[in-house]
Amino acid sequence: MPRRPEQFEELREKSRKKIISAALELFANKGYGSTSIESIARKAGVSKGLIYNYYRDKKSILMAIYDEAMQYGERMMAEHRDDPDPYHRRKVMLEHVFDMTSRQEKYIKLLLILSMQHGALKDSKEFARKMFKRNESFIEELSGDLKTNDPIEGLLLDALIDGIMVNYMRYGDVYPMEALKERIIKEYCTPPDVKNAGVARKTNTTKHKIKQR
Amino acid sequence: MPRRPEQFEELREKSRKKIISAALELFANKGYGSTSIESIARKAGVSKGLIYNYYRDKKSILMAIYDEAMQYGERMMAEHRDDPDPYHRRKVMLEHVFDMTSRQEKYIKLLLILSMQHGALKDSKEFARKMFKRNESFIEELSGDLKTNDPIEGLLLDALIDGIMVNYMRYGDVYPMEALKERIIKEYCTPPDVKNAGVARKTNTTKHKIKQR
Amino acid sequence: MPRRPEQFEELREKSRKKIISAALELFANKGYGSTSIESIARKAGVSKGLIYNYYRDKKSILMAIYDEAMQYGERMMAEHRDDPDPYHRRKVMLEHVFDMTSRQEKYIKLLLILSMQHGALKDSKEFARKMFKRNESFIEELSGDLKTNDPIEGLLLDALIDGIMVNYMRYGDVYPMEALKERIIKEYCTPPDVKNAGVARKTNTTKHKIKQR
Amino acid sequence: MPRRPEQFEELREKSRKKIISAALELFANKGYGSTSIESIARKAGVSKGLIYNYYRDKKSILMAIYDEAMQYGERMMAEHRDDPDPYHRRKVMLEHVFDMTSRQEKYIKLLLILSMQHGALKDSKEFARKMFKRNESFIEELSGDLKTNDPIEGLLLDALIDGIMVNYMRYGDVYPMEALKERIIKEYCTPPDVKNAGVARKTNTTKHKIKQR
DNA sequence: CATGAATGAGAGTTCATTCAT
DNA sequence: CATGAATGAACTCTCATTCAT
Repeated sequence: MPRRPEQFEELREKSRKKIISAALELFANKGYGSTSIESIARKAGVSKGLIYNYYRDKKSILMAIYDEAMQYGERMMAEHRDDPDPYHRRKVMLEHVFDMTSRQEKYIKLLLILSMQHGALKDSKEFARKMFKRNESFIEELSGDLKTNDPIEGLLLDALIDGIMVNYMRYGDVYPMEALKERIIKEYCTPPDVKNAGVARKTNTTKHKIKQR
Repeated sequence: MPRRPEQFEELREKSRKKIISAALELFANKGYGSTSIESIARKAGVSKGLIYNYYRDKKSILMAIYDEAMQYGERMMAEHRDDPDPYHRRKVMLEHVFDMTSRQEKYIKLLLILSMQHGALKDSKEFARKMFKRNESFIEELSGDLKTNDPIEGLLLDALIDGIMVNYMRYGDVYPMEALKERIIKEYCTPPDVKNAGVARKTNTTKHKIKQR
Repeated sequence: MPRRPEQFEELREKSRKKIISAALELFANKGYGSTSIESIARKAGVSKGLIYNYYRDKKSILMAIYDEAMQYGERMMAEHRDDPDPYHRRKVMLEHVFDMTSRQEKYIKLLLILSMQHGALKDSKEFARKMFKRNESFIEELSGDLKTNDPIEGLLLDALIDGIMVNYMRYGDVYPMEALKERIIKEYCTPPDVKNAGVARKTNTTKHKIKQR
Repeated sequence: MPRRPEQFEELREKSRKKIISAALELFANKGYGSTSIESIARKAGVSKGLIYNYYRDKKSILMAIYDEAMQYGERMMAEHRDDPDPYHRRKVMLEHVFDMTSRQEKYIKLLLILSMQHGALKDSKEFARKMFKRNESFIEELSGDLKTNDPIEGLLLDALIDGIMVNYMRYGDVYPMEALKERIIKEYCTPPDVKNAGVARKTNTTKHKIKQR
């Protein structure tokens, strides 16, 4: 008596998840090239052979992880895209990003590394291009229609996020990411007029209109 | 006609350099596990066998690279340690760091990755500990005896540097690192009293005394 | 609504045929060792599991094919065994053999190959012995009680048939097997007294200018 | 002290020969797909890894064997191409071919099989085309400028040769190839005028009562 | 009876490492 | 000191076979 298609699909989905999850952790922590299929299978609790029922080869596992991460990021950005207040959007996005950094640590770590290693993948050119566009649109989303849109400031904020991620990956929970998050949100998500009501801060940053690229 | 010992030593040094340089590039761009001894030999223009005249095994090459980088960093920090003016020291150190980022791109990239990948190396615990201490003393050097030593601000500056490095590794020379450097130096290397002569900035940063670790 | 036993049997027979037919084609064209159960199932349009309902293992499929072919050959020879005129028997057998060569191309190809590859099968000794006896009795049937029984001539005719089969397997329908068949029948199926009564042998062969390919 | 290039080449050639020779025997007797690299290495007396110093993959070993065989055949045909007497050329070529059949049994067997198995190789179309042309030029060489060039007769002779080869591969030295060779040469390598001058054709064939096995 | 997910032994292939020269 | 042929363990991947449903 054959299983019904849904049953098969269910089984498949469960195995797939186990594999992806195991591979993600190993790729992120030991690197793609230093991770063996054997070790993925062991950690996933499945047989070596089963992995090849789901992914053509080792590279495809990495690609599947990458795709999932991209979809995740896309959903996240779509969620906030319609927020009309750019400072509020920034705030919520930053909160989201820092949350994700600790909750999806493995994905973030893997992507951070891959984004620097052109040549780790065969079709790395295409890969790099996609990463690049993704990041650009993230910055746009983050700083796009602020009243004072200073491109350097946008890049600084972006770099700051990456840097905090890097440090979190290095040091784990002993790194005071929460404190940094709060400081950053205070610093970067207050409209200038509100600040100016207190003390002017913007003044010395806005006059440097350094052209970017 | 036997060579003089110095000539021998010279030759040895040259081969060693070629090997390290080739390995560095490959490790940085493709990852340690995805780099073969064969490919290192090919890129270095030496035979596979020769590599084993200089390094016990593949791991030792990585360690040698790591040691060189550490020594380099140590020399850099020693150079500025005695600067009595903390703001000037910061400025010079930042300049130095950004210079190094482009001139020693491969080293930086490799260290960035390794610093996140606990488990890439066998004795990764020891490795992580050293990296950690190194970074702490870097932050200390960078922000140590500023008049207003805000630990969060120190971490932010440190993260910013890491983040800019990450982005430079991603995008290469199209990334406007110079502009960012200038902005950061302006922002972070001016004593508060000079700034206060203009407008107060410190006020809203010093009240967050978030304890760090 | 339980099926009647005959219906069951019918279904079984149909599946079996599909499997044998798919396996035959693949074994013949790609070789036993280069054919996967998966590919047999795909070509037969059944599931991998089903194959094991009918055949214990991969080898058994080959054996089943072999048995079918042998039975087929046995039937063929039995059909002609009682023909009292050896030249007529020869003629009809040759016609039958050439017909079979094109109609059962796959069987013939597989047997041709297996007959040369001692060691392809586990119990190849036994296999070879059977093939050998089969061929001997074929030759006996073909040339047995001719008036002038020249063993060399018998072997030549046998080799000729094999050779034509080989060439047909190579070149397919562009190979002029029909023309060769006719020539052979004319040449080999005429009693010597009839020939001698007529003309010198060469004459009747040169007038057939059958175009080749 | 590095080896001299000739020394390396010598070593390489020796290993290559061992590998090819082992692979040839196994491919011929068990089939390509049923032969493992492991078994080739064992028979050749080298390590599995070494094989990949010489051949990119398993397929390449087969191709190298094929190329060698083709070159061998080419040399053979070149040797006789300039013989002005077509009957003499035929005779010498046939002698050569039968000699080769026993001395290069493995090559012949492998090629016989491959020539029928389109689909055994990836680029089998190209492969088949080459085989085809080779055979055509062989037939041309064999029967080209006979006085009475009957294409059917050329194909018959060609098929006869293939068929004898097939039978030799099946039965080995018990197969009376020598006797068949002599008969064929007598039959096919005498100019028609010489024959006609003599006696009826049948007579000289029946006196060879060569016992068979 | 029929399915395809799952297994694991073993296949093909790579690669760090050794060593004779 | 320098070479690359050689090794074998470990790797990626395939496949005959099993089995729950």
